[in-house]
Amino acid sequence: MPLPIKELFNQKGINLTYQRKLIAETLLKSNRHLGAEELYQLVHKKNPKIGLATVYRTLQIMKDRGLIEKRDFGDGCSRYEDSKAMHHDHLICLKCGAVIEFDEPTIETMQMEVAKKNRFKVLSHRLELFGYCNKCSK
Amino acid sequence: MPLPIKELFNQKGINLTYQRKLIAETLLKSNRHLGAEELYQLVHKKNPKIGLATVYRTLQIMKDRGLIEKRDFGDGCSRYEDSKAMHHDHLICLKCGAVIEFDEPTIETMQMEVAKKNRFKVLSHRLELFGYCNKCSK
DNA sequence: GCTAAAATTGAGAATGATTATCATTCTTGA
DNA sequence: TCAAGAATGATAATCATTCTCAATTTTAGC
Repeated sequence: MPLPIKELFNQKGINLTYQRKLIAETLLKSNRHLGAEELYQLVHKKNPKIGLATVYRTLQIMKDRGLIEKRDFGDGCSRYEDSKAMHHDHLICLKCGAVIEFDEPTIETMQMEVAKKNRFKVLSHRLELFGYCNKCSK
Repeated sequence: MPLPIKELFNQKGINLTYQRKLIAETLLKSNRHLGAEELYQLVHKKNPKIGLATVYRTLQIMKDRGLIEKRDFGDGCSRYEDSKAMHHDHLICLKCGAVIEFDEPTIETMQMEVAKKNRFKVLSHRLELFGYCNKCSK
């Protein structure tokens, strides 16, 4: 079990409210790449009083403080995931939409080199390979 | 001078029209990461009859046929660029918005390895490092 | 604990990029 | 040349996301 939400938010100076706790927990526990609308559906099921705007606001603030990452898989909405799971990148199938995660430390190392060369301070990155998965390439 | 638009479109089976030619030329010659609206402004200056919808349609079809790539730099609109220039990736400054291109063949190689391992056929990729550029990190 | 100030919320309106519609105009192939 | 199909432009529609604002909750100082 990682740090509880309360600690995480404290560390980042985000006030903890009932809504934010529920939203953050739902997202971080899902282990999926949830879009705002999907997340809203889940949260709304647990507490129908929570509004979509609050979901967006919470995602925004969590992103700003580096707790989560925003991704674009090309399906029209942004998706979010735990930054702690950030050591992985994605293979995205253009046919069936499957998302395969991978982790290649060598690539990370190369990225650091590139950044250094350009005197650039990297805060986060995003690597996506688009194509056809095994099934779909047949 | 690379292949003329006419050839490119022929190869990909895209009918060449006056509008498409102008749009494609403007984008490919710009060497920038143009958004649809920006591109429309440029094209519209040359021929005020061309509509925004046609710009979007042309970008869509060029993307579908692999002539250009769609990017999201997090500023609210998609940007497009020549696929032929695809051997580079991006460093994006979160403060000033500067976009630095880089090219790291080792990373490309690693990507191919990862793809192979996952039996994945890569058609394109996208690598973006977000952070602060030299100026802004001071 | 109590209270005013500040922060947060929910509902719905507003925004803005992108798509769809549809009548009109161009292209293409026979 | 001519009909059939494709492309265009203007505008309406869509849809994710953000903004507004009154009401509610939380926080900080006492």
